Amino acid sequence: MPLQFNLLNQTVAGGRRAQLILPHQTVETPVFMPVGTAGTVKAVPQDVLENLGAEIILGNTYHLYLRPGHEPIRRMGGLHRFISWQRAMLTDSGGFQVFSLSQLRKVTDEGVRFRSHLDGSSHFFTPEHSIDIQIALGADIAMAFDECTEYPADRARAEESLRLTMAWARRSLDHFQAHREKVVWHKDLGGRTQSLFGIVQGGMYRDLRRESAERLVDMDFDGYAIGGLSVGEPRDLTLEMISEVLPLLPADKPRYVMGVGYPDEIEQYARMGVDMMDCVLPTRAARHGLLFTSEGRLNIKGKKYAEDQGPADPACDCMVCRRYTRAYLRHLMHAGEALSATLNSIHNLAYYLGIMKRVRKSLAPAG
RNA sequence: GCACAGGUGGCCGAGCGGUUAAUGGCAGCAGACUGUAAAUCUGCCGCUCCUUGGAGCUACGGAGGUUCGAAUCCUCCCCUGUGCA
Repeated sequence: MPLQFNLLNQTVAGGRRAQLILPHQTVETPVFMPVGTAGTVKAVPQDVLENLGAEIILGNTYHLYLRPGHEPIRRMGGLHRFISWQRAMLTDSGGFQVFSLSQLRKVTDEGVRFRSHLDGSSHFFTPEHSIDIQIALGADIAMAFDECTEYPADRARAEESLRLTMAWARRSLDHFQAHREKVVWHKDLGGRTQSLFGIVQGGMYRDLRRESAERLVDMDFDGYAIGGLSVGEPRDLTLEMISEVLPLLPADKPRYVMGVGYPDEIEQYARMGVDMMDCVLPTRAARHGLLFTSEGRLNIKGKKYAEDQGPADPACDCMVCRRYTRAYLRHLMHAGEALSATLNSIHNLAYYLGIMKRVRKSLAPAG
């Protein structure tokens, strides 16, 4: 049995509270998933992630395939075991790299030829190949191989991109169903199996988004993601596309908006009925000195914090805010100390996870 | 004391007659970051004015000199490094 999605409550606005039962972890949704592309949520150790309450994190097919390689990881018992993470994981398919590595790739119907960003070597990714790698990695949830449509994309381009993503979704699903039993997990997980999500594309065209959602639902995935958002488009368009697609997705399966967002965005989308979100923003911004706080953005590099004895966020009770001053965090940043990335990331993740915790509470069944 | 090599904007370091307020790098200041090619990237960075664009002032150890014009050439002085005494 793949995942189980137990709906606990739903509001008139569409927001919903559920339990997502995955092989390695029961995840309380709506959930924010920290991104750990290369087998690590950058700068944050696994035990700290656990203490922060992270129940599911991401990994990336493309990066782990290049280094250390999916076969070595499979031989070592899968990604969970390799990185020592007992809770849930989701692997992205490499679809986003089709977008972000635009200078280093060539797309055909068959698949994508990538030049490795590490050494320039050439690699060919197909939906089947992405699925094989994801099965080898063995995350709780795998993603269909898609093409993340760039913004702006004219209608012809969006249609062509969608055609490709839909064909790849079919091939991803067929291949996944034929090989899913090959997944290697180092312990019995109650007979639960890996799940596969389809990804809605369609650029910024409502009808293409609709078509994409309907076709994916017909294919019957374990869950559905909305991709191709937050790629440079204005916020109201992002919202419009999500609003268009959500009602078309089955109520009894998880809905995942990929790659969002700012603190206020994830709260907004969660209240609309999005169950899962992931974003590099809290961790990347942290490494660059941007802290998200209850008082708004705080650029800890600022000279004005040089002797500030207060915590990063007065309203935060995370392990960083309880112990360290802004002056110290600024010093670490300026000194280029590795601890800077760690402490900043911990705070930002605590802030993001805290938002979702609060939203879940407000979406919980009365009484 | 002699011989070389040097003294450039907060630091390091290019430039070696005019397009040089002076390449770069670092430091500093500000900003960006949305399924991670990101501990990255962008802008500013002598001083004072006005509106973009500019105007003025001060600057390449010091003092003189050559020249229409000098960070760049010459003289003397000061200082630093290395070698020989």
